[in-house]
Amino acid sequence: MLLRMSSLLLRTLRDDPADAEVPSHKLLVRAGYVRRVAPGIYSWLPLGKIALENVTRVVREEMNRMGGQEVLFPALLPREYYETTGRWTEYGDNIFRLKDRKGGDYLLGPTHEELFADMVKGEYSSYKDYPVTLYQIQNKYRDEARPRAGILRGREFLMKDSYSFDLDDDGLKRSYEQHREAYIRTFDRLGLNYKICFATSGAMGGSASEEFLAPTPTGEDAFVNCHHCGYAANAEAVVTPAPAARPLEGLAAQRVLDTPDTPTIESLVSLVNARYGLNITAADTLKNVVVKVTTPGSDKEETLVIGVPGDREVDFKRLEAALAPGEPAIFEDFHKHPGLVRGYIGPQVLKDLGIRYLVDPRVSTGTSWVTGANEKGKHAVDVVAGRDFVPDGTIEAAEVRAGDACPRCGNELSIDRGIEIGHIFQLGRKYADAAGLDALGPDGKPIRITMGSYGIGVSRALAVIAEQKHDALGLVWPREVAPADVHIVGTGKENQVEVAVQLAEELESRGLRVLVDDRPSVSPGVKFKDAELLGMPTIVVIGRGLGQGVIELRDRATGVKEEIPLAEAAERVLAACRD
RNA sequence: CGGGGCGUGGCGCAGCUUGGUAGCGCGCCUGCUUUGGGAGCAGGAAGUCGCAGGUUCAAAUCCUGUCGCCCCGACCA
Repeated sequence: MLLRMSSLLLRTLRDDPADAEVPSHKLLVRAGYVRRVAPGIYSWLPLGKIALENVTRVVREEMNRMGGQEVLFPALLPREYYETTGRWTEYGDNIFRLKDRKGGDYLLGPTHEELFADMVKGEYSSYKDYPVTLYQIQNKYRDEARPRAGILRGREFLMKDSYSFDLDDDGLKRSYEQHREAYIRTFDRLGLNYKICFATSGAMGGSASEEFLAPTPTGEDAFVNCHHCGYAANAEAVVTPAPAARPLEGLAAQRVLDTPDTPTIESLVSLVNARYGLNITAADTLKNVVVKVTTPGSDKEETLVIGVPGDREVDFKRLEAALAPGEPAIFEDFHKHPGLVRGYIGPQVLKDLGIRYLVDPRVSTGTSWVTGANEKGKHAVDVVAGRDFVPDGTIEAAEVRAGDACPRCGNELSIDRGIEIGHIFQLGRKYADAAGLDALGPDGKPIRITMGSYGIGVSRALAVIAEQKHDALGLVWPREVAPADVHIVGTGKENQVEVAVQLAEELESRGLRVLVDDRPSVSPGVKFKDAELLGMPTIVVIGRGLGQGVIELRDRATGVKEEIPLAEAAERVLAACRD
């Protein structure tokens, strides 16, 4: 491939676009890779299209290597497919809906689970056909409330999604592992820096689930990261290490204290310390939060109390993940439960009230707490877990903070930011159930198929590479992604451009992808700036040294420059590009 | 949905307070000069000032309405 800048549709911009905030957005626009068409919707110019194609190629090669078969579904879909799983309504405002001339409802696919399940159901019916993995690389459409950050989070984006279909749980595990390996290979080849994070599968009903997160300062997902052992997880998936149970013997007996006007933890701590000479902190108190839990598809409603150390808030997302598929809501009906005294709730009476009590794992047997005495203006101290109350279980609902102990190695965790570029999870039988996807088993009985679901944000991955691989001068593409291996700059008033083109043609004939700056009468400064902005990994300058038979070879990433004889140019460039 | 901001040649912006010839930089075109770090000089093309209504002799500028966009937050596979 040989691209000539004299005819390439490319205009670089000297200034950052006004609407861009993050580096990838600024650089991809400035370097002429993409142009905005509408909020969250972008066109790809020739260089951008080639780079995107390169990312796509890597993803495709690795999917094929693991045995995936590529298919292509329409982006424009009839409503029926999304009705069987209830997602026509569940997806809400996030889907683009439209009508055809007859008034029929259509949507632009935000994801294609239904179509995959349906395709397999339509073609396969015997256990002998399984397992199978299908994938597609297709534009997805989501009418995001607020698209932002350019290509990173658009309303139209290119995604690879794949699904595995297995006869049993062991098969699903194997398919999942294969995807995991394929994703590692893919992201390694793309030169991405990423972490594999434990995730929760939430209401989707699956079991194992991991996210591939690329750490960037501008990332929109916070995740928990252990810099010591490499553990990484979503806040929702973090497991709190529980202290070992301690013996109950010899612990001070429970006492009730007058604590007027102490509805908050802060007011309680300062009053208790001042009036009773204690020396407690918020972490010594036990905060009890009442929630109402409903389960979709059932009219049952449970009142539940959650106990967490008083220095921590309840993280609602963690709570939701822990209770899924139950859906928690803030409890307001104190008038219906006279036993629950707002601001002074203690766990001592919950058993008698018939209310389930779940605690943070830190509230282990033998720990002693300051907590409500279930009477306005009174709190109890030395309330011991396992003696004065017995929780019905533990729950991961307390917020996770930087500095908490790593569940794997015990060192301090930090909270980092990242962008999700891939997600793998064991979906289970939800969609197979909805689609009635069975295989006929050897005994003549149907086997319900179990599915895995796996995604890679392809256009997003490209933007994340830009986000992670750039410097003050411009983009710095890894070779797999770069639109060309080498960018040859010809500058000077003799025959430099001519020589540049000759070298470009030779290198192309020997298999390199070449971009040559053959623009006449463009000043050297402009050509250098453009070469740095555009970000090809290797840059060759044919300029003032040409009279002495010398040209310059530069490495974009390291900035290292080297003078080499023109006679050796082709060999040296080839060598540099094959490192 | 809440908060903040912005709509003026392809891009980035000034002008609006105090109404009166639409301006600057980049880019683009022509010519000459220049050629190792976003060149110089000269000439030139290009804008219904988001849209609609109003006030006025006169509106980019004032008033009313409306549409759109960006940023922060809420939300979100």
